[in-house]
Amino acid sequence: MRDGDFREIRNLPLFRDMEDRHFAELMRGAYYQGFPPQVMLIHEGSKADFLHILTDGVVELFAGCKGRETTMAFARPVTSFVLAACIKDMPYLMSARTLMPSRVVMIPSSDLRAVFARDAVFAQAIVSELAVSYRAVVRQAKNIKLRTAKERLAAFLFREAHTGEFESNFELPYEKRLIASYLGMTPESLSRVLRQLRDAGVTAEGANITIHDLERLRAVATPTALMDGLD
Amino acid sequence: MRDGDFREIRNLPLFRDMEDRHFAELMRGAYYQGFPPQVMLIHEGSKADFLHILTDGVVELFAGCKGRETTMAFARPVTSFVLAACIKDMPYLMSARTLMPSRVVMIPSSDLRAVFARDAVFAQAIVSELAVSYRAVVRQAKNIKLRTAKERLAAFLFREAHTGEFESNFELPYEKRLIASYLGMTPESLSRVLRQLRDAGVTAEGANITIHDLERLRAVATPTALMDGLD
DNA sequence: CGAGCGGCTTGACCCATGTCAAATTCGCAA
DNA sequence: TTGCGAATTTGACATGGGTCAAGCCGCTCG
Repeated sequence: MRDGDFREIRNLPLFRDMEDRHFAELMRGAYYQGFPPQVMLIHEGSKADFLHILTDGVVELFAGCKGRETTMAFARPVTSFVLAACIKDMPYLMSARTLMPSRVVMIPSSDLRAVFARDAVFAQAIVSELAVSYRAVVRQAKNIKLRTAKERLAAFLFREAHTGEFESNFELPYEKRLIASYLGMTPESLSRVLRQLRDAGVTAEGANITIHDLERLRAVATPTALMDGLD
Repeated sequence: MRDGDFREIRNLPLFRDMEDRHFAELMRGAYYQGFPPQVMLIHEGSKADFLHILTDGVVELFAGCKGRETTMAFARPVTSFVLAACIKDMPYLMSARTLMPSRVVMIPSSDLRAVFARDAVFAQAIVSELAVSYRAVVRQAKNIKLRTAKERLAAFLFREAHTGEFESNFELPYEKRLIASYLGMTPESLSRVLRQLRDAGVTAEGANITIHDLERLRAVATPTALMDGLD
């Protein structure tokens, strides 16, 4: 593992405050690997052997059942994922695959649990991480149950436009078919709903989105901190 | 607070292993109250002032937006709820109301955070609790996104029948309209879908459900550990 | 530069669910 | 037991969104 990566990970909220020797212990057993796109990193249902930390690229978290498949979340650097499964030593609930060339640190979950049991500060950081993840999933569940497809897309675009400062013009960060799946609709529906949003002041040219009238979009999306807040 | 309740709470996984004086500290500031049915305990969006622990009764966790409303979960004794919000000191994401006469221990979240910061064992218990909650919500999100209304109901009945030993005859634990909302459908749909399940070997008389052919129900629900598992 | 493979869009159609309204049943209190 | 209000069921109907199929666009790779 290169030194720069090391520091980047060390600075994650999850690891920032833990003891040096404990961090070293985690890194000692860790693997650091690069992957091309479309590589399965995790199969849902398998034992949670590794905590994954994405340092570069993009990873899709998804789940399937009886031929159907839906994307549950996207992971962007620098983030850990599948923490809950690792801590509880239970099977992964979601699968993961790279969407772009990606680099991933893989920490054996047995090491994770061992250090977690001894390092109180680390345990606190894990609490924080889990609480945030929990709230994110609750928000997503609320989204799906309370909003229509049109509202979900509008809210999604509203959020994307507010990455950092508000940008009225931006590129969709993922393929539309994946965004559609994430938002709980088909690609065809996404296409049609996006079209409908024209009279909410949104135009799309390929992956390029322009928001001409933020207030009209807001009126459709009615974003709320409780469903869209970033915490 | 009576002694019996004290012990009951003390035996929760969340508190079982923490230090006596820390537990005492939590209980010192706690309120213990009984409520009639239909009382709002928590309004989503408000500050997370108290960790709630249900010792008797039933509580509905629900969320609303623009006139719509959906039930997110049911809490049964003995359980804590809204832990994530309390730990992160962020607004509640869900509202809560009693469905039956209920008794609730309310621990000021500031006390919770104070003890959490000092008691490593408590922090570990919180991790465990959060991880389990997280996985529960993920499972629910998968349910809603991957299954049809009919499958969701079938899986729900399948799970209810497996509370403890398998029971082919049991009572629905909540009003149908709430189950419908929990499963992401209208009461009318629930009624019709339940009717459809007759040829999967399920009959209903009021709240009383009888499963005549478990295998046929299983075929409709296709329950999986990853979506229905209890962990 | 051209072929071919995805991904995206569009149209036509359909189906699962939602909506609205009217019985009907249930739970409970007088 | 009776009677009321709420919950549930049922029917008729509407519609959001899915499905299927065709065409288009924009890549990449030979």
